Amino acid sequence: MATEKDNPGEPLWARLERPAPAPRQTLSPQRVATAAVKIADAEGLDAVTMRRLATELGVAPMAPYRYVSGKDDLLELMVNHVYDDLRLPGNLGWRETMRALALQTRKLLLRHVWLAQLPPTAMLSLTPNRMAIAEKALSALEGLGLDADAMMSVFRAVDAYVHGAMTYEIAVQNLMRQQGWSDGGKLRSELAPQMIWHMQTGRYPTFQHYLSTATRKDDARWQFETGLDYVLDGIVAGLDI
Amino acid sequence: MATEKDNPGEPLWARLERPAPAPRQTLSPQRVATAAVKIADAEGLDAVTMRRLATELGVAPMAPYRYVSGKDDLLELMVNHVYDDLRLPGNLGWRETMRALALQTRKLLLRHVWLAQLPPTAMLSLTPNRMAIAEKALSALEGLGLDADAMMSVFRAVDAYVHGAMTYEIAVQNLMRQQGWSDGGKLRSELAPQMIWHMQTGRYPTFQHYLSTATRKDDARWQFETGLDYVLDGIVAGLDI
DNA sequence: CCTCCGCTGTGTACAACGTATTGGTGAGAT
DNA sequence: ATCTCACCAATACGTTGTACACAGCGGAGG
Repeated sequence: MATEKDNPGEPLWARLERPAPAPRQTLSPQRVATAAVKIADAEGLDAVTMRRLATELGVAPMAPYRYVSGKDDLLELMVNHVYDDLRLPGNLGWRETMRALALQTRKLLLRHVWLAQLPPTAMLSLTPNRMAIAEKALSALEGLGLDADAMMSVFRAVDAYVHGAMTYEIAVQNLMRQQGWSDGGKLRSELAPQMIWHMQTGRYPTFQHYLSTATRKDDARWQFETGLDYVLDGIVAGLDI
Repeated sequence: MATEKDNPGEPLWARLERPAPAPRQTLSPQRVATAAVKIADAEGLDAVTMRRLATELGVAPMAPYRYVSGKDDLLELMVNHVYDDLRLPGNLGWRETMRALALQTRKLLLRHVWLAQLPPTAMLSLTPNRMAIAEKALSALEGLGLDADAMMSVFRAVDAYVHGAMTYEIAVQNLMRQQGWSDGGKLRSELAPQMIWHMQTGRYPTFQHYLSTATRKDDARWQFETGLDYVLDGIVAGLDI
């Protein structure tokens, strides 16, 4: 009866780090994670149900609980799993490293849009792969004469911008996909009954002016990089580096 | 089942046993919204279930559906309701307006921490009060010689940073509260078994250095404003305004 | 060889959720 | 006085996360 359940405080990762208990099992954290990610990628996060996951793995509904203590654990495992694909190039200056961090994160979130729908606890859980990325990014900020607080402020500013921007970008993308529109122009002109209605009230002249004269409304990448450059330029200006 | 009304000899007591006659028009979108917000503020977003809401309103479980078409609608209603408290001062320069937008949003999210846990669709839904804020913020960017795309890029950069930063800040705060620690120092030194474990691996020297030498780890406001200044400075630098 | 033990996956069960549906009741229009 | 319909009640269904007890089987000790 001395299972890991007796030590609830022990983090998931501690368990995973210990040598694999038995090479004979049909299930493994790896298999659980890949199956869950596959479901989420294909059908969205809502489709990731413990039962659905078990079905995907060809086991009984309760079987995955041997490897994850609950759904929260599962989400953390999924996050860690996909962040394994995010690799930061080394040997770059701090700015290029931060830029790469941002662009790579964007790519990852676009490949796994469900990452932007996670409950915040799972979103910023301290999984090994995420820790490794943070470590690498922080270390690129050493040797610039910054104190620890300043270094972290840089990392966090970039990270905050990226997540905020991607939450928005992905929400718009989801909205479009869910409505069956693939093209952004149609989105703006025909989509949101919401938006139409708001505009008809005539209460938002500046907004309306934007809608009718802007030319990069659909260039998500330009929008992302423009904002990112603001952040990076501001770091240069604020810290004189 | 025939009602008691069909039985003329029904004693008074029988009728009194039944739930109070209930005056008509007990519900309204306003009452629904305030009740839901009250629950979320007091017990977190998870406590906001349709049944709980109905109980709070003293009404049958399905009653609120007369005013909101489902739970998504309810969340939108809640968002709009609390954003009514966010007022942007007019007659300020663009930078002070953006700054006020950020600080006021932070205050709002700290007062209603569940705002940071909303599913993204509800988070950026186009509710009237949110539209009004966007309109006001955008109009503060007019007359600077910016085209529509640039104006929107400024607004979105600030907004993205704010939401990303607050997601993080609130997640940390939730973590602390949920563990019963009120003080940040304890948090870092004793909290997350996760963090402890990660540090014990010795794989994150830069991170560890931060933890041991930083002095503003608990100064959430400083962190927020520092990052915000990066963004604003970067806008100045990037757009030359 | 047999026997026991502990890890692994199974089966069943339950409470809580969102919400479809149907029914009764009273306020205002006719 | 009657009709009508907005309002709320009552009940029920399907799905979810997960607690709990049990079965099969591989390797250690005799």
